[in-house]
Amino acid sequence: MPASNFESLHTRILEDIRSKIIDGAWPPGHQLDKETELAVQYGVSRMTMNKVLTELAANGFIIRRKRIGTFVAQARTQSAVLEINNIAEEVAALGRRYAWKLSSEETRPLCANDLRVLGVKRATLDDTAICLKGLHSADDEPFCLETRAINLTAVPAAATVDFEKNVPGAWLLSSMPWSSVRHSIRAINVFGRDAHLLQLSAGSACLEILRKTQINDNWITFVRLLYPGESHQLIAEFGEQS
Amino acid sequence: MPASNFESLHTRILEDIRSKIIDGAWPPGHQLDKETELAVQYGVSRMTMNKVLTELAANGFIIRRKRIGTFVAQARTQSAVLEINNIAEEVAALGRRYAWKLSSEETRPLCANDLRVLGVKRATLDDTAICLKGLHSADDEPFCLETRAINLTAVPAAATVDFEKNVPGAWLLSSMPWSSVRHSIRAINVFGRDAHLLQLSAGSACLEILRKTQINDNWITFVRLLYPGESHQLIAEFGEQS
DNA sequence: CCTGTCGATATGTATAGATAATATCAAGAT
DNA sequence: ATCTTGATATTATCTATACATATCGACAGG
Repeated sequence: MPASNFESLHTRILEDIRSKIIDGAWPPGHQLDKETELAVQYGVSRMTMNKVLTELAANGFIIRRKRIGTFVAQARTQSAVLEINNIAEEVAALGRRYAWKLSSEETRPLCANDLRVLGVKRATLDDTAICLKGLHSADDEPFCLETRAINLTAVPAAATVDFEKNVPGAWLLSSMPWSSVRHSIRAINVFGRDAHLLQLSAGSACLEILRKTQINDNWITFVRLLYPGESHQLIAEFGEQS
Repeated sequence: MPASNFESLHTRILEDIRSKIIDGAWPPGHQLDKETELAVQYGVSRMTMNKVLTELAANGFIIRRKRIGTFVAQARTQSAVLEINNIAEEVAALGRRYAWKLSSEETRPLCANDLRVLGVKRATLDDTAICLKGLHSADDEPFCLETRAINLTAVPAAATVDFEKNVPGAWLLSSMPWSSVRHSIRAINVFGRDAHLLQLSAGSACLEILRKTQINDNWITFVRLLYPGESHQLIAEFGEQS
């Protein structure tokens, strides 16, 4: 291995092995030489080799078993990483002009209809919430319709925010700590007010993303994002090098 | 840290720090003590502490800068991992009876219409391909309509396979090495033959997943999976411990 | 005021060595 | 034939140490 010193040793070795797997040179089931031998072959210490193999195992490329050895894994599940971004950034990345327009805002407890639309089983119904609806647009075209509830008990600061000027998602992201998030994605036909706000004809297909955000068993916010179906895609790549 | 010896040191420390971040005890921007101090606090060597912090940084929870220190990151992008499984397993996981029915099969070069349906810019048009269409069902209900092209030049073995009995995706997965995959997901309205095969009325919303699989610049297979929109969801979780 | 140099400091990478955990294999006991 | 047990090979984890590298701050020179 000629040392082009742009990357660290373990990064280069990792890429080398990964490419052997992805290019098919080492098919699933292929047994790798053992850690100590690989270390000698690559001219590094066992710890460095271990770091490489541990990371490959964590990413699912190989399976390691004590006493048996290390094998290339079967590519069983196509796990794909979706980056669900801040919508303003998403629009900006497409080189389009972003705008947010609030269309309704109420402060009240969640009702059964809210839970249905937002895909939530049960929330603490006593919690007072801010219920919003608004449109994200790109170059004045509807881009995404947002329906959101924010838990005022958990996020009291939200009461003082002007959501005509502050995009709710961005405000929450910047003012809240890390949280656990659950997404579900499906396709639906839109009708009525939703279709009208998105300037779509009734029955058009839309991509619906429901997001549930919570911290420590307290719900923070529920969102429903509706994207005009034909025009919006989620992209996920997997297995690429570099 | 009392040593409940179920997990390794670095795993326990990692979970400890991760929970501090996800529970909000350490908000974004919070500066962690320096590596050497944390090592002393947890009673481990600096290398072990480094392993923990390196992994947290790789997962985007913290940001590390030489001479400056280590900080809790802003939760900027909600990256979510989608596991796009083998459909038979997916159906089985729902406790339903799986079946596959091939509805058409042809061997011929790809035409412009194929490329449009499968969302492909250009393939090597000289390649002869097997073009399939078939239905995955769960308890005799349509579950997913698959339209697929397999590159016979890259996968000559496919010519001898009986795709009435062998589900194409599962066969490819088991007989091919690792590969790079690109997914795109959107919502569409279905009509015509697709709607008919899925037993949906014209115009119903469907989730469309396009998948492009290649090895080393050679395309292996293009697939289009159509799921009845209302009934199927992709789920992605993030930030959960354990 | 700008610019370069240098030291201090925190992280980044790599090594050698040691010990522990564990799955398999084979020999021996029942 | 089957179970038990111990030896062994391999990975898993942890430590102590060393040097590399990026960056900040201070100070000096123009």
